[in-house]
Amino acid sequence: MSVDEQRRPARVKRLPREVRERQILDAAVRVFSQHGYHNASMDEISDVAGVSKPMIYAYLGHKEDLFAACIRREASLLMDAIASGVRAESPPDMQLWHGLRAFFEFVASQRESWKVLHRQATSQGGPFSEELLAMRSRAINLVDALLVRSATSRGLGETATKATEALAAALVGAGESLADWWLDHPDVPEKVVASWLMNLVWMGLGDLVDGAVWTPTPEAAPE
Amino acid sequence: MSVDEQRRPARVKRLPREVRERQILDAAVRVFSQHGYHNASMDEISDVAGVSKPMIYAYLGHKEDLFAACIRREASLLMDAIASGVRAESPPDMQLWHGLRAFFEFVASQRESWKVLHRQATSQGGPFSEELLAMRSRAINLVDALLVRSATSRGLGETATKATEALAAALVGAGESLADWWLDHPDVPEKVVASWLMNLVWMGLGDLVDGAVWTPTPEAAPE
DNA sequence: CCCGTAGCCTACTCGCGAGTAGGTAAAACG
DNA sequence: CGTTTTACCTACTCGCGAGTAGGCTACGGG
Repeated sequence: MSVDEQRRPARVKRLPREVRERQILDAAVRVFSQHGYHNASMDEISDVAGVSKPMIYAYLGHKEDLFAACIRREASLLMDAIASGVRAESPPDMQLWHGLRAFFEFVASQRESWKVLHRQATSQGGPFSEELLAMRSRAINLVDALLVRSATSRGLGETATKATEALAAALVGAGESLADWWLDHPDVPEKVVASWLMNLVWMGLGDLVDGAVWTPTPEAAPE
Repeated sequence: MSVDEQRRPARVKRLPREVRERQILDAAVRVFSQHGYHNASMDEISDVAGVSKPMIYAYLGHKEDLFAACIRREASLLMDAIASGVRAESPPDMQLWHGLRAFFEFVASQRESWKVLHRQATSQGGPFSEELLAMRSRAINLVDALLVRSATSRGLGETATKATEALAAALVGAGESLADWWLDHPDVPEKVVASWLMNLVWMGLGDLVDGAVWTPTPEAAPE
């Protein structure tokens, strides 16, 4: 084989635009998750994607647009994963349990995705922080609605909106923090981590230090 | 008064180095909290501090060093505030309660400080993320030790280290997330927000949706 | 087979901001 | 009062990386 043929071709094989966009997004998620928005370079994303920078600009726009597209895609995947895990007709503790399970399963299998979504969660300004806030608001609203339904179905007057919203924000924060902790302790099984969080937020520490434990109620379909 | 005298003097009044350092740090905390590390400029910090850039470089070092110094100072203030609120001889629920109170009081009174500490919590690399991680680890260890003491004082075998450490991480995350929520809802009294978090993590949602509520035990010194 | 379209590239510009060269001068000391 | 020390400044350099000018060519359709 001649020297010329041994080199990477000067041009890559042509692909339909949507296929190439997906490849670029895959590369961008990887680089943004490793380095964060500011420290990631368009040159590096280009290298990882295997296309030139003008291609990226033509298809996905400027760096901010590219990052927003990443957030949008990964947030959608996460919300889909959670929504597919929860059944509306289950008791509230089991709904929360399944939501947490789906969340931690997503974190385990989509670590880069999670890093992009969460690492930039408190980043300053720009369209991507709005995307992240929107995603987080959806998560908080999901939990808020669950708490309100739980409280009203037990015959209690509707709890103040702010209280359940605040509790939902705290719960989402606990989940995020525990997910980060878990990435540093991957030896702990996913179900165990989800169970710890469930026990904390459902049972509470008061009951936990007394030795009481929450466990999932058996369901018809074994897991 | 002539035009020249109306202008800001070309040189500011000389001050001892330590006084000037404090002024520079105050300015830096403000600018970093508003814009984040990358979007904050040394020019803007210089403007806010009222000294030239060479002064900042001479006293605090490069941008990263300056930011690390900010984190170190604000983290120390936060940990001092929490440590001063907690009494080791109190029952564990009251220790946690006082720690949360001190934390939210700090957030309320030092909003810029909190933003610098928390906004950059997931930033990529560099000395400042190590400072933040160290601070966060101290907070997690504080809660972890409380949980371990609680469990062992109730006659239970020492809970697995990982479980309490994971729960502590979740609790710290819940506190951070709730603090951010509260900055957007400043009309809610500090004591109420602390009480909501206390109820979530001590009582648990299971008891809360049943209408049970945790309240602080009365103490000798009224608050 | 030729032409047009869309996928794709290299080499380069330009603006931004961290950081510094080269100096001034206020204040303290002898 | 002169000298020294330390606080302080303006004007500037330089590197980096986002983004683009100007073009090539693979492939499909007529």
